[in-house]
Amino acid sequence: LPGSLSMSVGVGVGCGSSNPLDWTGQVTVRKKRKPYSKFQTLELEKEFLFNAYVSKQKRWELARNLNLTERQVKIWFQNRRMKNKKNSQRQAAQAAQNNNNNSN
Amino acid sequence: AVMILRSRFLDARRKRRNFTKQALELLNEYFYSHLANPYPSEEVKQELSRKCGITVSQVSNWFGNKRIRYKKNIGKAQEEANLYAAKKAAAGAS
DNA sequence: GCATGATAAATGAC
DNA sequence: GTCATTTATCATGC
Repeated sequence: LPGSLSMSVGVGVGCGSSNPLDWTGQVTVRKKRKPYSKFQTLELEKEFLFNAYVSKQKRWELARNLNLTERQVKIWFQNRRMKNKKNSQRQAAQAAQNNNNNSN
Repeated sequence: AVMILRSRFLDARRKRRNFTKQALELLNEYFYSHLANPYPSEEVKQELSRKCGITVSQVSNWFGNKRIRYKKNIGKAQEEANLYAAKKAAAGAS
């Protein structure tokens, strides 16, 4: 269960009361999710068409031109690749179901 | 220029359909009977997806939304928790 | 009008 | 690098 063990100590949450949940003890200070602008997304998508993996040089340029950090650009491509994979799996599953419907 | 139109066509996956009562019953039953650790394994997810008639991703989405939204309601009513707790107790007392 | 399912940023485990 | 998550936001159902 990755990405969930970033807590320190059980804070607040009635730990001694009737509420029996311990997986809610996290006090992680996470940066608030901030949707990117249309321009930023378009430029990133445009580059993703050329290659799903961006070089360090290209990442630096994108970060500068789009007013993003290199870390944000890196993570965007990671999430974009996951999105691509999910869509491929969905299409594959859809095609498989269509084959079943046709053969039956 | 492509992105704007995609949100109306290819991205129509966002056409949300509510799950059936039976599916929600199974999902909630598992969630509230594993409140200490509501993280179903991949095998359990597949089983739930089969029983509920939804995809594994939809099961993951449901648990993700359920965990965060349950956590946000911890100070409040949460009659749903008591409901399934009572249901579990009744099942064992028969 | 909120409830709810799905997606978009952001994190962390490995 | 992948990938299961957390969280806010989006889009729809009713």
